[in-house]
Amino acid sequence: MEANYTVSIVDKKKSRLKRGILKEMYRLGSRTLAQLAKALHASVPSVTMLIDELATEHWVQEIGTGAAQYGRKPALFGLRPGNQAIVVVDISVHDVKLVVFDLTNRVLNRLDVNLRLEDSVAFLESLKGPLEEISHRIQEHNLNIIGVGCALPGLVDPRTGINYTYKKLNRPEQSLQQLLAHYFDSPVYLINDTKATILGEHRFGLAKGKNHVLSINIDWGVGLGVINNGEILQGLAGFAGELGHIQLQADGELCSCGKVGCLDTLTSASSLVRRVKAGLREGRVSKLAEENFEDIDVELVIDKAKAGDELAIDLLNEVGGELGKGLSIAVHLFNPELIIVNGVVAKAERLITRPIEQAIDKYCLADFRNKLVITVSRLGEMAKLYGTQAYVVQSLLEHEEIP
Amino acid sequence: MEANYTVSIVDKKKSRLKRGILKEMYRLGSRTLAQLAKALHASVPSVTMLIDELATEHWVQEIGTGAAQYGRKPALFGLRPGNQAIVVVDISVHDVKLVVFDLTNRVLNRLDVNLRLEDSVAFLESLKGPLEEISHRIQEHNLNIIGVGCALPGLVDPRTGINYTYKKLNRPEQSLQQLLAHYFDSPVYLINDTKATILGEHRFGLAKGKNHVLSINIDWGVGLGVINNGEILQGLAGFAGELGHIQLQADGELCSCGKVGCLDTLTSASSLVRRVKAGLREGRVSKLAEENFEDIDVELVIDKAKAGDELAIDLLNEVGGELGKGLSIAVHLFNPELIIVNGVVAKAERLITRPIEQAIDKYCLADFRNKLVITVSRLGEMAKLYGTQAYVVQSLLEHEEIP
DNA sequence: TGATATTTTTAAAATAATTTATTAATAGAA
DNA sequence: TTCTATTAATAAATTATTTTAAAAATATCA
Repeated sequence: MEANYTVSIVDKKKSRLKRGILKEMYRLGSRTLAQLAKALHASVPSVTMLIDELATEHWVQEIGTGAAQYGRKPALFGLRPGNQAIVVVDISVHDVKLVVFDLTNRVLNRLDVNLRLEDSVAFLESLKGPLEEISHRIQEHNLNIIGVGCALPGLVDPRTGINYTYKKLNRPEQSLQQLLAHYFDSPVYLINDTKATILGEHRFGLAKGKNHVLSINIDWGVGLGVINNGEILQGLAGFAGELGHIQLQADGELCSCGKVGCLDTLTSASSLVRRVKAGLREGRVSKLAEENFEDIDVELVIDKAKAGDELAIDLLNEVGGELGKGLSIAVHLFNPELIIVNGVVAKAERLITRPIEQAIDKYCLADFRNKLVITVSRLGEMAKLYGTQAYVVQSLLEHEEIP
Repeated sequence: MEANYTVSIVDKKKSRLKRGILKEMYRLGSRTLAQLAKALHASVPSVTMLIDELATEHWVQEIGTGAAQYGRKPALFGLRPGNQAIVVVDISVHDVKLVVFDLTNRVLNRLDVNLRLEDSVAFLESLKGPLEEISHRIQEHNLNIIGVGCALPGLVDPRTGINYTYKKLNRPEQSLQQLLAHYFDSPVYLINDTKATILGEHRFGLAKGKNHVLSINIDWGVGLGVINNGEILQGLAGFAGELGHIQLQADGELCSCGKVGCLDTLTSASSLVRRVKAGLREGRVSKLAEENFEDIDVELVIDKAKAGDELAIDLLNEVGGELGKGLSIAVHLFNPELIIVNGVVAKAERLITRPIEQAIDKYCLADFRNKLVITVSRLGEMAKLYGTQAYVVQSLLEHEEIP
């Protein structure tokens, strides 16, 4: 064994317990000393001492007193708002969002940028202005950044930060990860956008407390997020959950990935619009025929469907049916208790979930669908932001030492 | 907080540490005090004391001395062979095996029974004789049974022990689980056979040390086992990994599950035999034509294929191709680093793995197959037995208190 | 309104664990 | 062979943590 400990066992244990307290509070909000003691397998006096230390270090504070059916009411402790902050960078093919959160999910600052993700060095260059701006604001408000998270599409390896889909973001001279580390001088964590979304749903949305959940994101493509045993399914290199490129039609359309008949080509938001336009060209009756052909987009199609337009409803049915067929494979493989639908198409609500349900009824064995619930996200676009932040907090508390 | 602890915190910690030591030894074999101290985040004197206690309780013993490049050689401690025993009951559609293991994977006793699983009360009745026999042997050899594991096909909920496929095994008056508990007077754990197999591969086979692995069992049907992050993927009710009943052909054959075009109908061992017989009826040239038509089974087909028979090779190619197509979906969803092929068809070795590889190359995105290895199991039928035992040991050390 | 039962919190005592120091064992060098 | 450097195991000293006990707080009941 080593001649001398660089960090003593006692110190390590203390650090683990402290991080355990912070984890509990981040996940469950305000906690009593007794609750923490039970969760951490420690005694109340020990926890009291640790809480005192965390309080003097400005991590936690007393929030108030909790309920008790009898006897003395316990003091509640929770994370101190506004003190430690996380920068969340949400990069999508539509735009970029820069959001500063504290550990209680409060938005301390936010900057939305009209910048489309492309696989180019120019994109990274365009990002510098907004990064400059938000880091300026951070200085101005004297915020203490402890970590940075970035959600983005593509095959992202969370261990290395390499994006295998958008390869230009990995240049060794200046990668996206390095860029973010430079501006915020903090640990940077990259995560695939769909995985961030389901993590958000699991920690703060409809999936809270559920251990086996799927989340499907219908946008430009189709993204699947999986919660297994309460944790994101990543696979070896973070690629797990790639449902968009499984083949559903052997003689189908050519996909951007180079293969044929991928789910993506059949059920994405863009596929829905394409179907609508094709239907109109064929002369099908629809209120959408009154619109300027070029202006027809997903939102419009969904609006008309909600207003009762037959063509729009039919095509949502079609898309939902195909999607449900693909999802039923995922149901057989993951045996979830809940499926959450998100992305632009989620706004169609029951008009999209119902055909999905029907397809799952058709293609899944009964035991798999008996207790299965399908629902539309309530967090919407916030799920991804919360999830990215949760991922950073989780990673920090897992791997890094806190001061 | 509770007025008085029924079990003190100190005792709980001690129990956790002791179980931690046993876990380490079960997984990694003999260990030094320093290794254990590091793994358990405890000091060497503490571990020394715990090891002393476990030794007097007959759980562990000194095995010998380990290597050291310099200095004093460390003492090695390991699980004491022959003392604690696990009963493994392996139920398949072919036969039933009853095996008694100690914690070092030594077979202390074994009884193979020619008994076919069917969904009937009669099956449970037929099981009583062999159970009587093996429990008699256990008494005779004075073995100390600490747990029972049972691997069997079907949708098995490990939390409740209910088998949703073979429903007659769940009768509340006398379920399979109750029967086993009665004969061995120990905790009983049921697990799906394919999940047991991959657990065996992960703990003691080619998947050891790999965190993301698929195992495919080609037998009567096709079973998929998944290791994610080093643990079996179970899903909500233990049904996860059901690859056999995803639809590959919309206009395919009717499956036993009531659906159409399931993978099971295309790629199982029985499907291979059916294809061979159909080929022979069509008059295709093959050494197999010399055989008695009724005697043609999987083993024979594989033997002939290995001897170069064209028909057999072609059809193995066909089956492997279909299987690879189905597996490529699983590869996209789980992003594994290794796929292990097991079951009767695995004996065909490269004749089955090669077409699988080809299909995966065709249907998977490059990033998913770059580091992916496909191989045939080396443990063979032992994987399932080891895995079942590992599942029992793991469950006992996780949930139960040890004396 | 006061007493009682219940629960939380703090303080003191008892116990348990780590740390430091010492002794034991071993490979390689002189 | 003896010495030295290195690692392991044990013993003693020190520090942490739990346990027990006592005090503080509060809802219910008489």
